[in-house]
Amino acid sequence: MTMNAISNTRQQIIDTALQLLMQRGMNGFSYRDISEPLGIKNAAVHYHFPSKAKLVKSLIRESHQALRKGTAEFMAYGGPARPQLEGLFEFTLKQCECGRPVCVAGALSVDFEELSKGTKEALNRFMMDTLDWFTRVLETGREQGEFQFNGNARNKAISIMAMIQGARQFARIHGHKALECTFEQIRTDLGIES
Amino acid sequence: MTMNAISNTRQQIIDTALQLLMQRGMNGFSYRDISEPLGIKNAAVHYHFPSKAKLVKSLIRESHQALRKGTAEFMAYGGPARPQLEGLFEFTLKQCECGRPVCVAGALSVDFEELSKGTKEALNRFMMDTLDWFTRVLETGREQGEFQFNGNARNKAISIMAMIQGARQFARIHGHKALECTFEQIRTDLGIES
DNA sequence: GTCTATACCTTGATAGAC
DNA sequence: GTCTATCAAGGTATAGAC
Repeated sequence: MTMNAISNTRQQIIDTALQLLMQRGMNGFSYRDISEPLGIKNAAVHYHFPSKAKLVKSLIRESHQALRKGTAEFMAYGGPARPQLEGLFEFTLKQCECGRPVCVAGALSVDFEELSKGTKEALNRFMMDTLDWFTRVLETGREQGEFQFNGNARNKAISIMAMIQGARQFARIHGHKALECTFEQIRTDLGIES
Repeated sequence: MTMNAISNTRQQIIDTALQLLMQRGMNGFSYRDISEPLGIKNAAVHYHFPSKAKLVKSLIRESHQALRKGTAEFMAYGGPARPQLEGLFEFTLKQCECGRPVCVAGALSVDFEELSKGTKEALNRFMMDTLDWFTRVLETGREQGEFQFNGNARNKAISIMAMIQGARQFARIHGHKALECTFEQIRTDLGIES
């Protein structure tokens, strides 16, 4: 009824839907799956997000903003690189533990062809922003002697981000050990003593 | 009508369904999507695969057998390691080019919670077999001086397989350059001159 | 083995009352 | 903003004829 109530429901819908998207993929949940745990009806969800396509686009935007916030605080640009890498590992582990086994990009890559052009672009921008941040972490780390690796930092960033995304999916199938093994291997590949 | 016709339709269903699974995920295609391009009706598909759950399980089995065949011939155990690594890269590229953007494990990891216990186990065995083969390639390569890397070969195998799986999804969103960058990075990390 | 026909369910979405 | 009621469409699956 008040502004708070409005934003509150909207935010709860986003939170629930994001969880469902990461757990089951875009075609694995319905408006009913969102509304039921919130104690509302599916028509109420349609009020806030008229179509599922718009809802998914909002979920990408939400994840993107969360990343910007994360890189601005917890994973601040410009600081020492090693804690930022470890922060990324911790973030990933925490996501998996709180019921978000795969990331948004991983989930949506499966449904990619169904997405509208604008949604595809939003997803691509989200990925590019993540890569920009992580490329910088790697460059800084190498300059400051925290990391050792050969070759182009961008390639290395792509390969490590891909590795983490793939590892989350491995972990879902084969257990969380796959995640820890992967983190350990990334450290080894960067010449970090563990 | 004849034995050949029977096996033929069954195999065509498997081929079509496998393609659809890799393109759209488990909830992204229907029996109609399978039957239509084959010029049959959806009831005919149900004759060969009574339920979708059983169909998916057969698709995992199919992929698993294809891998065994691949590792027995093209990627033979025991030979030099470098060509086997390059064979894996070529295989991955070819899959992406022929409309199989993500791998079966990548697609199904999103729908993992929906799967029956037996199907989950089949998927896990498929993954373990792949890892066993690739671990051996890496070990052999290191012993023979073809590859250089630190740490446990199993961890390295997990991390590289995860990297390739993740890279396929990146490539779908951001273009095939992500795949090539990743392969290049894997070579660099293994101390291979490119 | 494949067909037609159909039962039954869930889904995304809309209209209109409150 | 949320509800009830309803819709058309599409999904899985089955029965029985051929």
